[in-house]
Amino acid sequence: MHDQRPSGRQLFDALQPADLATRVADEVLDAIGDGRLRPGDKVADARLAKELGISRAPVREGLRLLESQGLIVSHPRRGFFVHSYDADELKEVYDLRECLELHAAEAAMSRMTPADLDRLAAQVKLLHDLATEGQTQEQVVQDFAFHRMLCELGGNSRILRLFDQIAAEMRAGIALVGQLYSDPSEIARTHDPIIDALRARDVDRLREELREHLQDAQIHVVRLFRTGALNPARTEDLSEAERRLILR
Amino acid sequence: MHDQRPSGRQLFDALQPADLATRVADEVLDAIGDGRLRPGDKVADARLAKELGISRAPVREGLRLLESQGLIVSHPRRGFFVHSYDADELKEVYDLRECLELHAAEAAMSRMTPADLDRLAAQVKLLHDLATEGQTQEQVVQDFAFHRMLCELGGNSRILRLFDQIAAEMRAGIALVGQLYSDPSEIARTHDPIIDALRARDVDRLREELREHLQDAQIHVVRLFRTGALNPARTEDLSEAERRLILR
DNA sequence: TATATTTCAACTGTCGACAATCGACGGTTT
DNA sequence: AAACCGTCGATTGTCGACAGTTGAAATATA
Repeated sequence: MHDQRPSGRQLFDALQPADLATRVADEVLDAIGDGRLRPGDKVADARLAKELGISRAPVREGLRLLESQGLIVSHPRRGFFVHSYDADELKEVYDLRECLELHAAEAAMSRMTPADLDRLAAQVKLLHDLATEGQTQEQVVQDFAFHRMLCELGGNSRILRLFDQIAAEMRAGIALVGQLYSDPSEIARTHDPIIDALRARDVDRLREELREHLQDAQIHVVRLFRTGALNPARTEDLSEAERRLILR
Repeated sequence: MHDQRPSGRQLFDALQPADLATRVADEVLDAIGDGRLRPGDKVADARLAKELGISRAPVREGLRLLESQGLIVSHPRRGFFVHSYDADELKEVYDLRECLELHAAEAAMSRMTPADLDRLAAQVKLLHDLATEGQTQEQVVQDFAFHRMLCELGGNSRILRLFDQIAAEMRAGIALVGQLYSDPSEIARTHDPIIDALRARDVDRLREELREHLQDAQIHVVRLFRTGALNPARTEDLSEAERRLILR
């Protein structure tokens, strides 16, 4: 049973009086995540402010919050845009993800309890189940959840925060595609060796398997990007003016 | 003689219309870097705006830019503050730095040319020279420059950007101390094994040496932090109200 | 003297407004 | 027909203002 009486511990999280700027940032984040805003789209502060029913100041502040995360770019005197990748940059994001996750996973291995390992394994099992049920949308979500758990177990909140930022960017890309793998069970299967390595407490193998897993994912995404499915800035979708805008 | 007629090549660099927000961010960054603003300090947008001779809107936008980098924290209805570390967080920053630099250095090893290696070696030589001349301030700057070169050679601009962000935070800490090592030549010496490993193209040794080097630095900083030299939030320096502010 | 209450100036979050600038459009020239 | 140019509406960057809070000094209370 849990404690009945209020102890010295804090019982409630301080509910923070969220300022509009952060709420705007969250809102835009969601919109990017579910594809309402697509990479390359212009985000006119005046328009957004009107839609949200607030003034432009907090909207601009919210967009600035996203700017240094790399999700939004501002071209001075031209406005804010949802950041749009080229193939090289996509590679860099995946490289960074590999960097962070390998480091976190390595730390996780020495920090995690048997219960943690069970939770990770259960998560992979969930991925398998979702694959057989054909719930690909939910599978993508739970895939991210697995990798997030790994980062969390690494114990560095800073790295976890960066993972979350990158995850938001990748979700933006995935929202455009809808489905990443032709074979949904492939997602699940490629997680098994990672669990095995963790169970064996074999650092080198963990690094190797995780690296391979991530590079697999990278190849899938980059290929889709090259074929145009992930690329919002397909030349034929752009007016001449918009193209010049992106080029400068 | 140069060409007389304009050719197809570009003749002018695009002069970028720097908006005030980013300039404010740079300004605050500098102030944090050289110790004019210390961790924990309040940054009142109204005051800053008056000092800079501009209005509050771009100041707030600039601070928001720094907020998601973690350098500035905003407590709603209370204002902006220069982020102040506890020991745990300092450890996390160094852990992240290790993560990024090891990854970048590993990539750098396979990408760099002999000329790049010479430049790195020359930079370490510079560190030695500065040590004998007793130029500790400049040595810290050039120390960062060395590690930045390493990250740059890694070829991932995303990682380089993160390094720059972290570097800004660490400079903030170092500005408080003034001098990190009791023996300035120690800074220089601890770089030698890294060059050796690079020269030998030995990945494992590079990782090992670099990790040790960074953990060395971490120990120095954390120790100074614990003794209070680096800690701006020393209890005796804070009013009761300020303490409560930090605690919540 | 120490603690609780009130007062008050300073600051924050947000808004609406204005001038400067940008991209688009249409007319003009080669 | 293509390139150029100037105009126009739309949008941006910035500003000053206002109401609501906040922290701290001033005052009252024990």
